Amino acid sequence: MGIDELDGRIIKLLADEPRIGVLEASRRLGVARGTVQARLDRLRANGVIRGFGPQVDPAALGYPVTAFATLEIKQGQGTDVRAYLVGVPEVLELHTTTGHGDMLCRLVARSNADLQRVIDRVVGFDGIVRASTAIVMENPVPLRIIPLVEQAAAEET
Amino acid sequence: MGIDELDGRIIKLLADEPRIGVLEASRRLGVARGTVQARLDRLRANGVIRGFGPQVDPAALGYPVTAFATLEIKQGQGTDVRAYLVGVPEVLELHTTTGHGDMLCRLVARSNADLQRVIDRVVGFDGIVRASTAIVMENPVPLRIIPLVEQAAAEET
DNA sequence: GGTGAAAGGTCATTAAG
DNA sequence: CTTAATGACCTTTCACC
Repeated sequence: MGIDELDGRIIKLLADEPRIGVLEASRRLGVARGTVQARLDRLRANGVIRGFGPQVDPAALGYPVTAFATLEIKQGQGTDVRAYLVGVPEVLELHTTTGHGDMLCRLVARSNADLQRVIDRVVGFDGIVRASTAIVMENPVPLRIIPLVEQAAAEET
Repeated sequence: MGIDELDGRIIKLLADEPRIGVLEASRRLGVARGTVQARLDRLRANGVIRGFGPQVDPAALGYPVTAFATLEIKQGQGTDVRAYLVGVPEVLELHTTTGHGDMLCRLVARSNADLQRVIDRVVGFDGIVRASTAIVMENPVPLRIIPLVEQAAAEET
């Protein structure tokens, strides 16, 4: 189920230079083109690679403020809350969690002032009792996966 | 600085079917091929589209457990903590935040038991006073950007 | 709009588990 | 025996000028 060392190198190469094709990748890796193609097909089939969609930066869209909100939910309202938050564009991500928190969501906003509007819109829903928000100041480690890929590849015998 | 409606449609189309090229995209959108190409170049230049790297699923790599840890940092140890956490592959993301929390990080692990090991490794660092962890149970809204793109595109005149 | 190149597929051969 | 890698060939499609 895991990935081997060659899979890891393919993923790393594609992450570094997404524009290169299968042929160029095979050249750089020193393997046959068909091999790279077969590996990629397998990685997609296994769900390891979900796709190659565009990575959009919310800040460049005009939403430079990011925050994480911990939501406390009324008993039995979880389903309604999810359905509601799906409809809020500024909610980029939503998780249900253990702990008192119940839910954790990632928000973006146009400014700190605008964040208040977003939070009001989130908390305004009936099923949400209260929200505790942490505004992101810096992002020393942006969402990454390569180190984990390397570890997973190395652990495969 | 924002994006217009056509930009939005281009991004949406590429998100839905990343494999299609510029030519096929222009056909579907009913615009000239050069237009799509120019728009894409501009979106990349503006930083709206950061790239087309592979989206890797940690679960498929053997790390199905996700957690968010709020870290409390010793005064003046922030820089050291960042440098340390960068070296931990299971740390997928790290933010410094407002509030008592100081830092928020996203972790993955091979199992709930393995999560303990990861947390120990994180908290084991000297500059970290303590960690409060929320384990993710469900993910009703996986990281998404399209609704925000649509809103940003609609708001542009 | 034309052209060189690459993607994607199939095949037979070879190697390794 | 099964799985994977390889190099060859072919057709369609795209990117670039």
